[in-house]
Amino acid sequence: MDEQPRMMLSHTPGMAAHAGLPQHVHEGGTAPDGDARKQELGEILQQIMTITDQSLDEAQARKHGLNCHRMKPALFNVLCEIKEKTVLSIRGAQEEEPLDPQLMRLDNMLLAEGVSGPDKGGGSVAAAAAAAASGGVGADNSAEHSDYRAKLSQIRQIYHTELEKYEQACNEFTTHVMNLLREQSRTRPISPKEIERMVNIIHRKFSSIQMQLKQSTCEAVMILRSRFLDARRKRRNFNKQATEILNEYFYSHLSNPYPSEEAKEELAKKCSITVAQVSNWFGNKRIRYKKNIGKFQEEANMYAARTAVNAANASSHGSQANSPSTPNSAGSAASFNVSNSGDLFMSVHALNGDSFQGAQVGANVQSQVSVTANGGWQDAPTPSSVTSPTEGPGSVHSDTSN
DNA sequence: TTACATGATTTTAG
DNA sequence: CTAAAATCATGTAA
Repeated sequence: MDEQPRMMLSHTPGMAAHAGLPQHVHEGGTAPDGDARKQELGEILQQIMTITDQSLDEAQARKHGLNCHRMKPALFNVLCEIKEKTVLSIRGAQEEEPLDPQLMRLDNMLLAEGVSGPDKGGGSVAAAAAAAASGGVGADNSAEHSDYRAKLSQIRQIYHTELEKYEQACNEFTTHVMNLLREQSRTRPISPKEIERMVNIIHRKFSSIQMQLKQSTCEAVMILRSRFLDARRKRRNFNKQATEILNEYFYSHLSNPYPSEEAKEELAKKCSITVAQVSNWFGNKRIRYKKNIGKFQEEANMYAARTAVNAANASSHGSQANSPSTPNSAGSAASFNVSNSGDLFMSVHALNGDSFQGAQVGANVQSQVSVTANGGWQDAPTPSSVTSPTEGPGSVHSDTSN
């Protein structure tokens, strides 16, 4: 700031000749007249230079005097012009703002998280809908959600308050500077263009502060979000009944445990969980069953027997109560294979009309195990590889463990 | 506290 | 996209 006057003044001598202001000084003919004008000009400049040294009243008076001088507008224009050519052209090149991509990123994120968007709607509503859709067990879920929403709205409130404060401060400061510059532009060569430039600089400064605010807000949201996600990851076991239903379906469709979309929906409904959870459950069940069939045999027997009993009861109302013997069918997979359940499985699957054991009816249970273990369900259910040579029952736990 | 069970998520393959 | 496989992170029984 303080170098502008220097530059201005240092150009002053050339200016007179250059800018045509006092042209008549030379044309005017008589030297005394020209000398007088020169002197007058020098006086004016001297006054400008010393104006800051004056006391306020004195300066005010001189300012007034200067303002009223007939040469003032022309001189002012010249000063502005010179200044424009020298000072401003230097920094004129680096004016353009790069439109910071990071700022845009932050803005987008804040908008997406519903912090800077419309007041209370958008994401919250969608999230609420999702929460509501995620099963009847809404209590826990919605509690977490409302917690999240409360925290989010807290962040949003802080954000808006701060933003408003910044905005206000920026406006105040801008107005102040503008007034100051306008005021000074009466005595200093300050063009409107320069004022505008100054305002831009101020705005940029403030928006960089705002960016910091946005950044920290984003961080806060991210932290909150990750916490919420972690919370959401908190596992809650399904209730007993749901597990029963799922297991029942799984073991009664053991040959092809891939419930259709409709079946999943139905199961989801019955178990009060989401379809996605049903899918998760079946995904986990399939892989874990396949990985260690032995471990699941007992469970398989139990559900198979239950299904059989149910089917029997349904078909012949005779309440057979045929001593299911299932709960303790076999202590281990090995004993299971050779002991009782072969028949049980056959009968059960036969009752269910399941295609699985088509090729297995003739084979023993052991082969069934090996087929299932090797093949998996997806591609090759054909038990042509029933061979299972020399494979004792012990080979069942060919698990690679976890 | 540990080991295992289990729902959910991420990675990988088709 | 779906499903398998791997992995995570918690719930729970011992």
